Amino acid sequence: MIDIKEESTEERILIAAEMVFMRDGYNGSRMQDIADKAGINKAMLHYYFRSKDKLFEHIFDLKSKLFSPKIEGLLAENQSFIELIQNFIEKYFELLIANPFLPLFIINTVNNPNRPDFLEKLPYQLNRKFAEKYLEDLANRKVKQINPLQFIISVMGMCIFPFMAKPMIKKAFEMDEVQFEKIMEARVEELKNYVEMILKP
Amino acid sequence: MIDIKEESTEERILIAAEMVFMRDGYNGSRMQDIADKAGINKAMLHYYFRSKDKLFEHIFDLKSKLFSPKIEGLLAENQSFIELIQNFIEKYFELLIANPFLPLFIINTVNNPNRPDFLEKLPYQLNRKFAEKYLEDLANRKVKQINPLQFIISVMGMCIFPFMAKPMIKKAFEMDEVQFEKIMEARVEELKNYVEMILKP
DNA sequence: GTCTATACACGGATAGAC
DNA sequence: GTCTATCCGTGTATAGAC
Repeated sequence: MIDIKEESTEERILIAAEMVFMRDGYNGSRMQDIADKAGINKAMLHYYFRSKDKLFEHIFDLKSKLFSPKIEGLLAENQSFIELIQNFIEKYFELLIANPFLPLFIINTVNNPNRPDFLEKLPYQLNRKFAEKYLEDLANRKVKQINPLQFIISVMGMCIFPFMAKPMIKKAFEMDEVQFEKIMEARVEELKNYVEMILKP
Repeated sequence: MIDIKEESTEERILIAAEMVFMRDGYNGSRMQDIADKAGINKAMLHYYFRSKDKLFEHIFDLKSKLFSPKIEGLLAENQSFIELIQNFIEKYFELLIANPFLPLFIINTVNNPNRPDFLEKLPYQLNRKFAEKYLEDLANRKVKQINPLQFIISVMGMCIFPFMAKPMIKKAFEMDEVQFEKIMEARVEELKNYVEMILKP
């Protein structure tokens, strides 16, 4: 845990805002709550970020950029589609374990009809690259014939879903926090196996 | 579209509340908005349902019960684990296509730290039945050895995720509403194929 | 930059007439 | 049962002193 007292005021605000917005969403968050966690008062929040909207947008921008660097490296390496997806799963899980609320945060923000512009801010290049690489490997008979779009959606869903449905999964299978984390760590290898079973000719 | 004017006041309220709560979530919903959609005033909402909390709970109970009847029938029939999962996917997609906001609604409600009791209201029996059936078929070598818990989470994720991530998926693959719906319809068969590829020995 | 005090709008809830 | 009017807490935002 970072000691929030060590940072500058602006950084403390950002750390606190991130915690609150991620957990409670835009509508559920209170400026007072953010101020308390940052160890300052509400007026300071407005001094640094003008409004709740602007502060939220700042956090969203920061968090939505998390995807890119982790993933970029993947495409540089020259690897097969199967390896590409498997490496993607590995990197993606690192990101998700470090930011378990990120998927719900992004999805809720983007589903909010009042803020359609937020949808534009997300990185989408990867999907196209995946599809291109798949077609290349298909031509060389290195993968089975499937629908790449459906496959990519499936991989994303298998990665992201358990982090969003965590309370239900824990309840359904009577797990505590530690057991759940164990399952999530083991999940990487399990999903990599699924990928092979689905794709290998 | 149902003509909301034909129903009784209480039913009109429920229909309106469902629309608003499902779309905007608890925190994002306004009693005024519900009243407008129901064609009455705010006072009537409180006359029939005392408070926003109680009205919301009513809607949540109604919607969370949608799962059960569709799914119950599945287990009655005597079928293999693979067939069971494939039929589950079919029924589940019918439910999701008819109620596309349901997953996000349930997940957000259950993730709300203020209302831990809502978690108790969901039906969980199915997961256990799935696991039992899997072990039975494994003993008879009708399925490959995998982790049934991970597998069930994966199936759920592949089904539910695209409905939650719809705006991003449409954006990423440059689809309009009609194309998206086509993809979702085709998805049932695709997922049933994945199930075979993963499970068949 | 940081604080206290306060303005002001919004939303849930209730009182009371019909 | 249904309405209008109103109360009152809460939350964002600002004014102004230090």
